[in-house]
Amino acid sequence: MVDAKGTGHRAGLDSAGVIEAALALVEAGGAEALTMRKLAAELGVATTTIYWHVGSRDELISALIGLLSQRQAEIEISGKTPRDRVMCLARHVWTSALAHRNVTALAHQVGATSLLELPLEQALARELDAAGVRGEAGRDALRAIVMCVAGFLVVAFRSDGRARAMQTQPQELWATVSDDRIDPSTIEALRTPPDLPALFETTLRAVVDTFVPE
Amino acid sequence: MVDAKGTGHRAGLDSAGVIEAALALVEAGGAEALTMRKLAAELGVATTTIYWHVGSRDELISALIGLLSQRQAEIEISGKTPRDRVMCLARHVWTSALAHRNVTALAHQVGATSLLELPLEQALARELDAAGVRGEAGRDALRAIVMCVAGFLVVAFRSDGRARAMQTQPQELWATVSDDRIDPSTIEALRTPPDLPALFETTLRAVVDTFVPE
DNA sequence: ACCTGAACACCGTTCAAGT
DNA sequence: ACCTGAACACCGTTCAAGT
Repeated sequence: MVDAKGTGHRAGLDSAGVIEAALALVEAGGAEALTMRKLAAELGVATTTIYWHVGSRDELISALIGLLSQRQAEIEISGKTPRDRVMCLARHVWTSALAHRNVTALAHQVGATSLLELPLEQALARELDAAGVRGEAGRDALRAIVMCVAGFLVVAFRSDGRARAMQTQPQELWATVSDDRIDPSTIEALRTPPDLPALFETTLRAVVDTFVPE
Repeated sequence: MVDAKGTGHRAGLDSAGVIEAALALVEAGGAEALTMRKLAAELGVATTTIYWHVGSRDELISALIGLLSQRQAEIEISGKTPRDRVMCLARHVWTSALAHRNVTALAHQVGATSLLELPLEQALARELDAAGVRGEAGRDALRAIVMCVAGFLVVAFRSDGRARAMQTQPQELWATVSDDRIDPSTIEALRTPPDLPALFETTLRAVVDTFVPE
């Protein structure tokens, strides 16, 4: 993208640039678009140059997740009671994961979700602290809330993940079910997607109510 | 494993055999061990033979998940009240996912979790029906419970997934955190793993209590 | 119907070599 | 210090060909 290519030296690249480009690649094309070769081509550089800057694909992915993680941490929390603020934060984890679904899915695939969510977990810990929930109770409350959010994300991501041999979405699966021990109205309802945001809200509220007292 | 190899014909293989072998491969070595070439070698057959029987890797994975899914459905549900039976079933989803973590992780990776859990969801729907929770309320209750379980599984699987550049487990991540707006006892607690089964139990109970009345 | 080898278009990664 | 090409050891998949 810059100037003369391939002559042999000086591309003016640094690891930050590589990581940024990798992040852009994933945001645009999903996890499978992040190939060392594609990335190198994008940067107008030999494939092996990438390795010099970031070590390996795994390290690159960790760095990229860390970058997004920092950016996601810049939020302002609203709510009067500590409880409301905890809810607000949990909602933020949810919405920002949806806003960056490709990276979230990637983090999820490689088992680095906690890396992505650490700053948000930290903010959550602060609010829980303000609500008087500390120590082991604080940890348990935090973990329970984060798990709840993670569960909803798994479901939300099912809808877009690669269009696998149909049979992948719950609604389509339930369309093939007939069971006389289940009321027809239930089966009917299971064939349509739930109101995820509303369901998220009431489930989260139940968990928060359990773990953080008034 | 059988007899003369490579001469040219008759291996006595059928798609069921291929799927079974693939399942064994994943159970033993995780998702990354399932390679068309390795599978073929295991079966003493040319790589392309696999394709004749199962079409593609994606179809093979779907079939393998479907197979385990059926096997997981054979359970007996205990509990006196419908609520207890719902709890028992949710616990079963959790424990059987842990018992077959490699396949569960695979299903999770390719977004086929719902395929794996369909029979258990069906059983859950029946118990909810018996508890008088039907129609849209039934669907929402079912989804909320399943999401909750999914969230816990995400966390449980973090612990074993490939040993990525350290920085991957929450406890290790929290070991690097210092924040004077969080009580030291909380940070201390976050550096040790939670009692997952106990936490699962109380969180699940909160969700069930919210969605299925007595 | 069932199975084969050869070949294609990809991967991540290493390494000796250049400037 | 920064960048290169060649090469290695893998992938999934297709296809014409054998019996």
